[in-house]
Amino acid sequence: MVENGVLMGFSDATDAIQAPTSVEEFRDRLTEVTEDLPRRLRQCADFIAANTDRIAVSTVADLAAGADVPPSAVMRFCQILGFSGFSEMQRLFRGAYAPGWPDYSTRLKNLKEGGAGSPSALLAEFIEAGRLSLEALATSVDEAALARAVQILSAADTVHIVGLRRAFPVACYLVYVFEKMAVPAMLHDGVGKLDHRFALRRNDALLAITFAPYSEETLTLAQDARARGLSVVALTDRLTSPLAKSADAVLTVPEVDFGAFRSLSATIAMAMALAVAVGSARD
Amino acid sequence: MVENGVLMGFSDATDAIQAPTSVEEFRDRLTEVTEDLPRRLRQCADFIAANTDRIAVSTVADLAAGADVPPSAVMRFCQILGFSGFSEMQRLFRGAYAPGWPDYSTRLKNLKEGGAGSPSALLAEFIEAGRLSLEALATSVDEAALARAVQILSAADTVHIVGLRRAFPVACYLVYVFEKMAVPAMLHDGVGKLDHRFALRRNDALLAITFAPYSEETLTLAQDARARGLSVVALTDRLTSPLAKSADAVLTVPEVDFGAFRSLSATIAMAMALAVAVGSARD
DNA sequence: GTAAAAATGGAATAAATATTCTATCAATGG
DNA sequence: CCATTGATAGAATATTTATTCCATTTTTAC
Repeated sequence: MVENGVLMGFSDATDAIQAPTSVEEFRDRLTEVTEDLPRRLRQCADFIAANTDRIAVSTVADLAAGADVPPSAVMRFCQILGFSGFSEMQRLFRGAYAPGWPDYSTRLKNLKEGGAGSPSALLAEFIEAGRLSLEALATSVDEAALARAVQILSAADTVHIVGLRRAFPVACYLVYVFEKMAVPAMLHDGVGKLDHRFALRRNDALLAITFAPYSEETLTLAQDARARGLSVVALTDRLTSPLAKSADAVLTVPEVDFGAFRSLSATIAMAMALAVAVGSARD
Repeated sequence: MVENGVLMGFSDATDAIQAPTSVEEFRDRLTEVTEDLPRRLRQCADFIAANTDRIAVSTVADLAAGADVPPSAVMRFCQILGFSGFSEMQRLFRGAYAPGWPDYSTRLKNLKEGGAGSPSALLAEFIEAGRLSLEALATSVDEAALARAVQILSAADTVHIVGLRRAFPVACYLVYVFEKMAVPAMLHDGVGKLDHRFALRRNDALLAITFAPYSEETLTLAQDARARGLSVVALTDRLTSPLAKSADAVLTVPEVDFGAFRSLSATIAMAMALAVAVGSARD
């Protein structure tokens, strides 16, 4: 398979002198080629980048369906990468098809083997913490409180959201999602120590988020809102949280900490459900 | 394995009441059946026992050649095991290999369009999405890239962090964690459209976070940093992400994602692991 | 706005692969 | 040694799968 272009004197000068011979080369070529690719071919590239490992066991039709393109697009894509066709590309991956494909728990074990402080081991711990949190949430959710919270926020003119320190990411994300769903939402983030207290208006509602150790500003704002007659929804860690005192609906999320840090998985799942439910209820 | 042929009145008495449905079952049946098998079929059994993992990526002809038997022998062998043919057997192994990602996004999309259901049903979906993301992360993490990322960020004077829109929560949380661990970190959040570009100094590093559709500002900042000679770590959704181009280490997180709704569980797990690893490496 | 070029989808075709069938061969029991 | 049963190989067929081609659509450049 020696292709000595010079001696053979290529008639058509198409730069088709390509062909990844290893999975690494393939990945490189993929990233290299992806960005200036027309729409359909790009879909192929993206899907394939995300599912490289399935190439070995899929048919053209499978991949096409996954990438949501016609089979011929996949075909063209293979050729752009330098292969003669799909079969040749597949051959590469079938050859490299490594035995031993650990499932989740084995894989997790492997990650931890890198040593107690290793990045992989840490990652394994956080993954585990997140999973446990989600599972705990699934079994502990108070459906009545959730329904009430949705009802309150759906009825509000503007939804105010407050969450500081480690609750801040959740607050941000909520605002982002509300915005996407065209729900009027306002974030009380304390930038520049500006106080937005007077933005709380009669028919609004406040969604307050805080976990132990509870941040003073959040508690204060919640009390304030309560005093002005707004409804308050609390997203917190326990029913005995000081935030619960000034809330009309209390949602608790059981988050498993690893080390000093909290996974937030459960909290975000809850926040998303809340936001989407509110968003569609308001339509 | 009760074969009560008499009572049930089989028309033809072939005991075809079999069909492994998992790899384990398959192995059991294999050992169970192997010993009293005629010569050629036994060759098949032996070869397949030794190369079970290749079934998913082989053709009948391949296996036949490997076992040194004609294709029809392999065929008969499959049927003896209870499959209708080779294809059915292969399906078992191909299925077992692919870590089911059963177009979850369409499922959620339907849920969203179809009246949203009850809030708790929504919550269940988000919990499930988070769990899947975490599991996928465990099985797909590139340990080498993670190690490189940790190395880069540990060596930096100041860690700059950028992430906008839905990546913003992650960026915030990272800054929070870094702060707690006394790692000098700076968030480029675009508040007041202030440009912090010149805060990027020679021995700093940038951690850039963005997901499709990639935010222009983040990409630009990453390129800028690169051009100034800083090391860049990318936290993104695919290897073909435009961010990958200007990064020295690329971390990808497989997250169920559509429109505004992304569980973020896997992303946060990865971010946390990164932050804590860097924090302890710097001591 | 128009012409040229590139990209696309789908049907038509080619190739590969699986599966069945049958004549032949080997073993078993009388 | 023959008859019967079971096993086998390889050719014939059916099915699936890859690949090409071309008529349309979309984009690009002027």
